[in-house]
Amino acid sequence: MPELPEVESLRRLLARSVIGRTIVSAQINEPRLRRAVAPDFRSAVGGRTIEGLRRRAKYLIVDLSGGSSMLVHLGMSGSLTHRDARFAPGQFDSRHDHVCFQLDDQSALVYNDPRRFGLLKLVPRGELDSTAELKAIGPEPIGEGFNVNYLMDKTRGRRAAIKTVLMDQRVVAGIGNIYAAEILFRAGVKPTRRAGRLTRLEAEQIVGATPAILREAIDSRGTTFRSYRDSRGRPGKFASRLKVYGRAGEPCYACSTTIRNTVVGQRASFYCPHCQR
DNA sequence: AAACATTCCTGCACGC
DNA sequence: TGCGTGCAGGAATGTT
Repeated sequence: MPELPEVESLRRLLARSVIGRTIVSAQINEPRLRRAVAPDFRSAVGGRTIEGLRRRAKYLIVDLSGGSSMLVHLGMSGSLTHRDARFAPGQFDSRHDHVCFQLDDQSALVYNDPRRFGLLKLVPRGELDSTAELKAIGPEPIGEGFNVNYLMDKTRGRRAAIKTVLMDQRVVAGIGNIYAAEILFRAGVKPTRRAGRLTRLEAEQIVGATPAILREAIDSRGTTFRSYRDSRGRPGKFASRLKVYGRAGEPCYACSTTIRNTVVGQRASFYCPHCQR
């Protein structure tokens, strides 16, 4: 699931229900994620109050009392769901509910991740920006840092495909395979275009399309392409608004040309050969 | 049964 | 030669 819009949707939803709640206890059923959950994780979060929720790139940051923050990454298949007291017991997924946080109102925050590519890590709040996961992340795409001059600067001399560059977290934060495809369609730029050969006008189109697409996706609570669910277990609605992703063989909504799927940087890449140049 | 929403690592090629 | 950078490829893994 999880690119920037999904994580941002998750942050907003959880903010309503878990800020101010205290973690009574944490239960780790399976520590082997992308990297193993630290041995002291359980004791370090126990008794802490959730003071705030932030997002950086595709990471959810859970600020805890006592000065530490929990970095959460959902990998390919992760989800964090808030389960109501009355449903919590019966909803246990013994196979993939890897970490379970019991909150002080009898509800539970559950980290579920079938493929276990995700990450759960505690970091002293002051060290967040310099921690391995975040230190090299580029500017947020919704914000002034991601502008035309910046994109032109970052792409000059690069012969990688523009789509690959857009998905490079060091260039810009939070864009993955689905939204890169949608952004490039909106911008009218082929995913295979060499980044270094972007014209200024094309860079403007991309920089303009990026926050637009991401905002629309956030407003729809993200995309459920396969199995993503939000913090209340609901699918996102943006899937029905995808213009190219997953639509190979179907007609372009703008010009009826058949949408193609080609491999760019080892990732499936959908585009309209007529609308995108 | 091939494909897959993410990140991280290795190794090669190239240029200074 | 040595070093840094860019880029391709592959691995991690379970589900549909």
